Amino acid sequence: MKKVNKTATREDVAKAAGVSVASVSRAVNNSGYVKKEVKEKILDVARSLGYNPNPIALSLQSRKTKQLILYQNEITAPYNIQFFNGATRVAYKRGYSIFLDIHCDFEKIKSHLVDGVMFSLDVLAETYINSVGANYLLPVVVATNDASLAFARPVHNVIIDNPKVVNMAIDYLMSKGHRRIGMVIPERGRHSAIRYQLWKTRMEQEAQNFRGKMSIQELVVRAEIGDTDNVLAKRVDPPLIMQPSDDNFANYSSFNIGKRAAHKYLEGHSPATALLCFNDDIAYGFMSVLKDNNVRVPEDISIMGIDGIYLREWFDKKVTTVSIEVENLGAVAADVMIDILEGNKPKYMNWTTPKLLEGDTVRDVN
Amino acid sequence: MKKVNKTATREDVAKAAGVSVASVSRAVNNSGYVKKEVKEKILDVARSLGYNPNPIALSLQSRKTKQLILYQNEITAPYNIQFFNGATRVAYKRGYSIFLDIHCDFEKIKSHLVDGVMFSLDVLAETYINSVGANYLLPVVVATNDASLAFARPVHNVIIDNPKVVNMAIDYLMSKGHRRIGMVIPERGRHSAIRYQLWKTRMEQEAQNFRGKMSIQELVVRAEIGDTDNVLAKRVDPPLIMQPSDDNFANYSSFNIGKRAAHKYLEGHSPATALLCFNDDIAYGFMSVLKDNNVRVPEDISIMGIDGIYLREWFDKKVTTVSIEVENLGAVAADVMIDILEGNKPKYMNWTTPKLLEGDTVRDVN
DNA sequence: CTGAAAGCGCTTACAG
DNA sequence: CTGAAAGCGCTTACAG
Repeated sequence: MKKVNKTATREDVAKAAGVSVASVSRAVNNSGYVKKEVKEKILDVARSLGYNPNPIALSLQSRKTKQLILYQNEITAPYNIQFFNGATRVAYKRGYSIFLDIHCDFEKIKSHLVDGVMFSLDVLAETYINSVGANYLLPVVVATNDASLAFARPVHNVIIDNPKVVNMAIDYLMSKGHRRIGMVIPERGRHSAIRYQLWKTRMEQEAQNFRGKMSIQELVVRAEIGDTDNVLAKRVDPPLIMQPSDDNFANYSSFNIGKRAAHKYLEGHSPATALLCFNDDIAYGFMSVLKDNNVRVPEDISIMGIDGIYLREWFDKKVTTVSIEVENLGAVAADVMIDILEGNKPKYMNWTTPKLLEGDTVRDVN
Repeated sequence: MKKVNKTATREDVAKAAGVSVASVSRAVNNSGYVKKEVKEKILDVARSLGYNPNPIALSLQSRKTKQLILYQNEITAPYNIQFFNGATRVAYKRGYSIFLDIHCDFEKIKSHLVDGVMFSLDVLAETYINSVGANYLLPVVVATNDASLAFARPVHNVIIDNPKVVNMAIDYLMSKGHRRIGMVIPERGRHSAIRYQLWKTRMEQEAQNFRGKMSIQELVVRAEIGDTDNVLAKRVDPPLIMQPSDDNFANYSSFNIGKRAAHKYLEGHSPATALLCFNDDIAYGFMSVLKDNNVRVPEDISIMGIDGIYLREWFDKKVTTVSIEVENLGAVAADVMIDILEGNKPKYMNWTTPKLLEGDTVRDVN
């Protein structure tokens, strides 16, 4: 009667049931001893008062929130969506929830009610670990493109096996008879550099095998775009409604990087018969410009992507790609995170396996 | 020294600085009085101990978490992505974070550390309010398609002005000379029924105006698909990797509804010269099947969508659509939510305004 | 300007 | 089987 508009607490229940708060706890949690009839009485009273245990008080007591945060820098990127999807579903099954944070204002981590921090992109994790994360010691799990990346403090990794990814793509293209296999990459950006290097090494080697003389550089298509490593600094307060005409959107969505790369490609005279794109988004941006310019895929040029985004199914042409099974990546990351939190010591390095997905964008030139 | 691996508390700081915990509070919060030198000393000590106020304890004290939850049933739907994007950005600016929950296991709300509950879809909100939400009294904000929907308890709404949306689409098509304007809708589903009714009413009226005799039913294309109102019950534990071949994905993504509708359309002999699709996703699914069957858009049939999804920019053809500015919808919802929480009484009914976006899918038949 | 004390809502040894 | 008490980490009147 007194606290009519406040939610009932364990004390209200205790008074109404004529017992101590300790007994209410035991009854509600089904723990310890409490006489059967008393327990039922307590639960009845609790129900009639609409009693719900206060989750914040529980968290203060248990020192855990069962909540995690996932930092991602771009909500519309299919990779990010799928990563979150996989992670959140595993988390859900294990009793956790995940915040998706697209602002990456890392200082705010200190006020978030979470038990752990996840990243779907290693450069973000690095920025975090080198700033707040250096002293704020929540466990960290990161999906990384670079198994050799050393963070300032030990961090659990889920590793995209890029050597396998890139070679799988090239093997496939070669099996279809391609030899002059180019690569489409953003102008800069460290994580694209990894795939680029792998491609380059392999191409140099193939040049020897086939005793041809390929100019590696001729085979590269670089999108002219600013430093993608540093997207954070530049994405301050983008406009609310996403329009590709907005600089922030245009510059940093991979799709638009692909479009820019295509213009570059059309201006030049690439000797490639097939192009491996840094990811599927870029492949689709690239192909959309080719189409506007009456260049046919795969008749005139074969295209491959990397990632295996779910949007492949939405387009008229399914891009041939190496799937890194992004949902699985997120799922493993969540599993590792929760294992850490629950005291099962997971490995620091967790490798995932890519998988070739055929599509409509590679021509057999054998 | 003692608690070397535990994070420092206000008590550790107090001891190390030789003051009381109350003074530490005052220093850290910059509130109340504390002598300048003492304050500096305290802050120094706090810094050297790596002290961070425990956010859970703060929440227990303040009775707020500054965290919200947004329930959505499908993470890959562009509408949901954009809604979240708008909402989370407003929330961020106002100091809040948002959980994106795609499981909609509403019972779990009781263990979530949140101050309020948001929905981007009214049917979900209704399910919630009729179950846990009936007694668990966190404030609720819902984006609704139906301004007349009455919830079991008062709930704040952000309203999609569907009468305006549908008539704006039809006005546009008529301005391009179309008279036999059909509609593509899922077989069932209450929120598609709203747009369908509005379309029907208008078409009946136009039939009189033009003294023609249109058979309304001939103009409807219905996707044969189960009850989309009840997606929750059926989406138990879908497979991790999204494959359109999976039933769960295939049945409930609007894109696939559009594909099914197209097959229906191709089997029949629709007299329509233009089709208004329930949403853009359906429009794209529809068009993808038309393309496979060599039906040209807009030469053979004009297509319009509703929503204004960001993916319009990714496709070769931009669908002509009525944008409901989904990011804005989310932004308004978050603003209303936070207004409630901060004691500024927002309105219960908040209308948003649609906007026509021209594209490549409507032919001028004048 | 400063500290002791009560309180936020819960849990869990401890004593009975 | 049950209750009084201390504690989780913080805040804020209240008294000095």
